[in-house]
Amino acid sequence: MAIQLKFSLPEKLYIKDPQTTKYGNKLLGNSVLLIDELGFEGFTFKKLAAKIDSTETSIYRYFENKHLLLLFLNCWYWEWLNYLIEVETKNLPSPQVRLERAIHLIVNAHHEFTLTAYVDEVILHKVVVMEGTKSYHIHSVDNENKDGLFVCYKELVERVAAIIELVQPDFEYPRGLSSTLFEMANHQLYFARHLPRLTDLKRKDDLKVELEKMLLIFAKKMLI
Amino acid sequence: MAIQLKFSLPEKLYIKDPQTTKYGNKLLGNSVLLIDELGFEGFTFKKLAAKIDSTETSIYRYFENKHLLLLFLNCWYWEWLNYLIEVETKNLPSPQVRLERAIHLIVNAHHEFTLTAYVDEVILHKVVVMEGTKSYHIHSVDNENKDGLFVCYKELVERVAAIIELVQPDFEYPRGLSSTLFEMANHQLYFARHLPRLTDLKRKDDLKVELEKMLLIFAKKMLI
DNA sequence: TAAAAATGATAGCAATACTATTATTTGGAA
DNA sequence: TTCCAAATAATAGTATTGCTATCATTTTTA
Repeated sequence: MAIQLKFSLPEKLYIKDPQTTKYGNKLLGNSVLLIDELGFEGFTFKKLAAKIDSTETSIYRYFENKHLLLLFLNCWYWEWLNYLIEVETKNLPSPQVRLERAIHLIVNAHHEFTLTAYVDEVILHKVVVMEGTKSYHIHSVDNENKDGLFVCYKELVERVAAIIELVQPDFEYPRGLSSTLFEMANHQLYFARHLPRLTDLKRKDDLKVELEKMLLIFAKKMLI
Repeated sequence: MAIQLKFSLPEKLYIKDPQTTKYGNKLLGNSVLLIDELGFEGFTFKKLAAKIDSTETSIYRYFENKHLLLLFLNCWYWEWLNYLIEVETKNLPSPQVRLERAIHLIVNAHHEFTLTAYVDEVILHKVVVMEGTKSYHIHSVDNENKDGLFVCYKELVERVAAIIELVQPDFEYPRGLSSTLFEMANHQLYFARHLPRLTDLKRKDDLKVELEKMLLIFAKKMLI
């Protein structure tokens, strides 16, 4: 039996925590599938309700609106990745190796680890790459930030920034490099898939290998 | 009398080119203001119509929907920046200096140059930073890409990639570095303004100076 | 086994994202 | 100058979205 991970996500993200109920699990799993299928703009609670044989009303008992659901999915992903980076880098010998491992996980975690029984992490990753930035590019950022809705991403970025600081204590931009690695991982992948002239990565089987190599080179050169 | 720039933007972006009419100019200028004020999600053609004392119907004669209007604004900004980088780097002595100038323009163009008489370029830049990624993170990317709607961004990225290749001909990731510089410029600025734990840049008067310095260091280190 | 909690069913409403039709204005060419 | 064509306005209408409210039913759990 697999371990079920339940994350403590910011309370204001949801009305009722979907991780705690069967219905909630179904809601989450299917929302990932449906957002992937329709795109976030085409996705509605009504369509999700139809997909899980339920009603809009019931979904509104979990989330105030679809934006917060998207942010929930992102936070979830960030928490999971943060947890993985923590346990997977803990006992590694040097900061350099830990950074390498972290970069490997940023690119590959969704293929190598399981989040839960009810969410397809490969598709969740697709959604994060495709729709992720929309979860924090919103008019109400400042208010939502006050409510702590972005701590998950901050902590994730800070975890890798901490490793970067160990690699090179006098480096001026540990957070900037860390957030850039996360953003690059998503954008370069997105570009390779959809707007290939914006990247040098080629869309083939080993795209992930190439991406990891690219991020590694960027990080290494920055920390020379 | 200032020179009025009119750009050739992809035809499928609009139904009728708003650059060619007085009404269109008013539409563009006010859409920038209103998107900045309400955020892209809160922005509607009805509200824009009210603001310019017109009707929804009239706006729909220029743009199929608000997504294409946002993309138009981005394309416009990209074309303008591309043009500026071209003329401003043309006669510079070395590739290094040209790259430095390009980075300076990515960060500062909107404060130093004028786009047109009817658009506030500082606010346009705010909109690009805040809402820009939404214009190419859409379910219909592949179709829109076929229609050539993203050429402006591609050409802009390629212009800087070409300079990068001159600086270091055997560098593996000219496009990747170029697109990353553009994306970083926006994201790090956005983070400094709204999610400061994600960056090392401090929110103060000389934020732009700091950002330029950061991008310069990144680029330099990559091309050692 | 009764109370409480969760979900479903139904209804409704204001706003959004359009389209269609018919006036009216306005800018240019004859 | 006037008349034509193009552009814009006015009005109306429709399906969908993004909710909220109420009440009935099912499921949990104490």
